[in-house]
Amino acid sequence: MQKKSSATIYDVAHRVGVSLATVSRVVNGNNNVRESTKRKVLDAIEELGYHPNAVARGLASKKTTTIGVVMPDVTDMYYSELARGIDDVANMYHYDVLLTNTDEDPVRETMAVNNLASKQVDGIIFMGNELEREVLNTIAGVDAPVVLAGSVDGEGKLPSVNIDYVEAIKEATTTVIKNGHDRVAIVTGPVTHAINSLHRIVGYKAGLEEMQIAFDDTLLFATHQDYSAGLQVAEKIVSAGATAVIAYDDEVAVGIMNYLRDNGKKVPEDFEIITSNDTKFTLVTRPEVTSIGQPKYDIGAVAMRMLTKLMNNEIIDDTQIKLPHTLERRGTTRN
Amino acid sequence: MQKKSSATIYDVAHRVGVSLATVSRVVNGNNNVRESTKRKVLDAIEELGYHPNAVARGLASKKTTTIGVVMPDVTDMYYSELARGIDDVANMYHYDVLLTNTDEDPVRETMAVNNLASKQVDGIIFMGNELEREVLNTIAGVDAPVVLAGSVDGEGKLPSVNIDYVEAIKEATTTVIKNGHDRVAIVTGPVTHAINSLHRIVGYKAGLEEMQIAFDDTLLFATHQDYSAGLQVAEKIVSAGATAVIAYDDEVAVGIMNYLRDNGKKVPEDFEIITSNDTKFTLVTRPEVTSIGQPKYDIGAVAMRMLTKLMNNEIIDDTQIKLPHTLERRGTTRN
DNA sequence: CTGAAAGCGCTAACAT
DNA sequence: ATGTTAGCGCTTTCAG
Repeated sequence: MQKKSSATIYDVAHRVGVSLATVSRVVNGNNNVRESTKRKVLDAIEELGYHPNAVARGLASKKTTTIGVVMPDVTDMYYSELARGIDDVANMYHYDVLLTNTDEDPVRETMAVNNLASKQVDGIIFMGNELEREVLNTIAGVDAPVVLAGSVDGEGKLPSVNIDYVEAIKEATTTVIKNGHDRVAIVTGPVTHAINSLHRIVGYKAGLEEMQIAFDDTLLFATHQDYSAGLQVAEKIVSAGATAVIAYDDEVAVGIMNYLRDNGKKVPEDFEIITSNDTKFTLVTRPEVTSIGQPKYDIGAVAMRMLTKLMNNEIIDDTQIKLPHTLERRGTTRN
Repeated sequence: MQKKSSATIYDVAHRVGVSLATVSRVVNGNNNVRESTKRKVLDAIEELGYHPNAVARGLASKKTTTIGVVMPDVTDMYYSELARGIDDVANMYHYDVLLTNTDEDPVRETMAVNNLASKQVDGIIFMGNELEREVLNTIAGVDAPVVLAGSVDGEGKLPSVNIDYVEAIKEATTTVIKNGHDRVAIVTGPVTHAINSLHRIVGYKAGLEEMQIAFDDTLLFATHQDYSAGLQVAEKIVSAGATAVIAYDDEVAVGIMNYLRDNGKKVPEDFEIITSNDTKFTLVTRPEVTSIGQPKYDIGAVAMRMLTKLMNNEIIDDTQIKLPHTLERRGTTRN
């Protein structure tokens, strides 16, 4: 299997006895080529094993057919499912995906965006809720459309695809209250993130208000986004006298549940739990975890679809898309 | 925030009154530039907001500082953890990652490899155990180094990073046999994949032989790689009279466990389970699942490190790397 | 230490 | 329907 330094467009043009332009035309499906010469060109391409050089093409056409995806962490189920939705529709439209993990570090986020820009990506999908001023600025300065997926910016200006977090959390909150709980805790990420302060906590308060329960900030908890964080925060939640919790992350929720059960509490009899992301984690435990249902794959897919339109300069009626959510009632709530 | 069509190297050269070559030198850290002119160039770059165009650079230098990663599915925990290891060391060496999901479809795998080649990636990390003749051929024909991560080809010729599957499965098998089981089932993927026929099943048989238990092919099962497959195969495993199982995938293992427990069997008292990938799924269930411990992140990281050497034409002593594995004894085995 | 010049492989007017 | 001609923005000898 020899690694032949591949043929160029010049080689095939030369072989057939036509110009570069003609070869370029058949390669790009331009119909202004006589059928017979098209055949000859195709044959030559076959024989020479010619494969167009996408880099050269990108330089000449100023389109790379590559998009960038910036995300917190591929190993996070929630984001990886969005990524899969993105990737599938990207391929559908013949885009490749340049992937970057940031761990939600603003420094790495800005570096990632700048780097993608220098690689001349045609567009960017951004995931992550840090979105500091600096990140927003560099996004604004990039000469390629950007859409947020499963993420919100404080100002709500960037094109984005999400669910209605306020409404979803409100429903979760009222659900456990209706099940008889009056001390329901909520655990989110840092309140410095818009998605927590401006959406989740707002929804939580709205739920309390609707059920006429007074807000108590000792029932507010902020954690990292992993299993051990759940294990750790659980004790504090219990100490605060809560008998139900709304969690923003499934690993955290499962951590809380396992802590409770390992410490003799019965779920859902003694304590109810609703989580937010409906990943596989919620199905694998016993009991299965009640969760807000998010169309994760679709959020990614719709975001990518929107990006294709933006890259194509199409007019878009609504750039702030909210996809429908559900409440998947399972074993960690009584109803 | 205006989308200024960015400055080129020509603009900064012109502004400073030097040649393109000089600007190129300072941008690329070539020391053959007088300190004073270097300063001037840097200032101009700053003022003009110049960012090198990586596409143009790629065309001229024939290096894109981009590698391709071909994987079955980002949402699969096992592979996404490898991907994270890959991405981290890729960034360390200033490579970007072009990611493609294949669902282990050979057609998509060959397309992915060809596509990456046309994008002129400097190297490729390939994950997935299908590796049909056709895929192998196109890999061989690509003008860029390729290394397998967490995957084996039948011939064992390609550079790769794995654990010793034979040994790992053998240990798992003898472990449950020592715990008193003489009918232990094994569930793998399709036997048409080398990793199953040439590694896992071989290890299983070696374990049986060591413990002087006769091989019984009614105890061999092949499934898809997901939770519901585990739920489904569990019944058959029980019918076959097995009292222990070695599973190749954590979701499958958890599916088996949940089926058993939902049907009144006690794990590990009545039935023992050992799984293979040690993903988060094994920690989240009750009981936690005993698993072969794989250094997943490291497999990805080491594969990527090896790829950097290959891309750099460095000599590599051993291209068939086997990283150490462990047995993480948890709640689904008695010992 | 710096510049000139020739591409890298392809696309995209503009002609014909 | 096909060819000519400029580049795209940068790297890289080769001179000096």
